[in-house]
Amino acid sequence: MRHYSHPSPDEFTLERLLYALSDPVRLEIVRHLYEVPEATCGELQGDRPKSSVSHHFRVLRDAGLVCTRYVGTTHINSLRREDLERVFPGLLEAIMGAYFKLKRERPQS
Amino acid sequence: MRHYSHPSPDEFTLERLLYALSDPVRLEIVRHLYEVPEATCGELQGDRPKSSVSHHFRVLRDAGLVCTRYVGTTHINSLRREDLERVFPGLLEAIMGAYFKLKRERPQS
DNA sequence: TCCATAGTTCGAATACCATCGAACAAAGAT
DNA sequence: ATCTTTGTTCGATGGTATTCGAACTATGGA
Repeated sequence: MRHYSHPSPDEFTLERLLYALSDPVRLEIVRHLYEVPEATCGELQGDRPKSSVSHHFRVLRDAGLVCTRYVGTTHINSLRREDLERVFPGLLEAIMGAYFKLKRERPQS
Repeated sequence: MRHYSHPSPDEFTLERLLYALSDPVRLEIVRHLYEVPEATCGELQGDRPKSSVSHHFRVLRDAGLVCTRYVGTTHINSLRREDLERVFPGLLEAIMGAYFKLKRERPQS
């Protein structure tokens, strides 16, 4: 449990980032983190088992999207906005913009 | 072989698009189509077997990224730029921009 | 008509991914 | 010390992707 591996920006790849965001659960996690500065895993859990959520967070961390730090027993997650912006300028904003737009236009799905 | 199924813009999903572009082969195909108006499957084949390339094109078509039409015995592909821009404004440009940027900054990979 | 070209479809093998329960680890509270 | 909370790791399962060869289709040319 000790330390997470957070890749350095020069290890980011576009493919890995796009793959990480191609899953609805992870996209929704990132959407949430896009709107609040940080959140624990539990807040983003929905009704899924913890092991599933933990898996998705690992994928997001490995892609460089999310940074996790320890505070007591909870793990606090936030987007790596600056690193992402430096490596992929405008990309996160474009993806989230598209996500919000579709959410508005297709409420039921 | 008759007709392809090209989804209509209101069937596009962000997840499917991101997934389609999370594969290096498909990302490179789209990069190529981003720089030329259109190309046949053969031009984008590399040294892969035809059935593999055909599979990747199907994924790209299903995601709404690529449109294929018949001309004689060849199938000509192009990006669905306008449809994509309407559904996901700025997204394709941001992704391709990131792709070109990394290509410049990391020539060997 | 027969052959070559361009690409699709099928089937099988392999590999990968998501999901879940169960066991585990670390920190805080009692 | 023990118990609770939070989340990770492990192992198994089921589903889905990728890859390839082989058979097929449609068109154009000799």
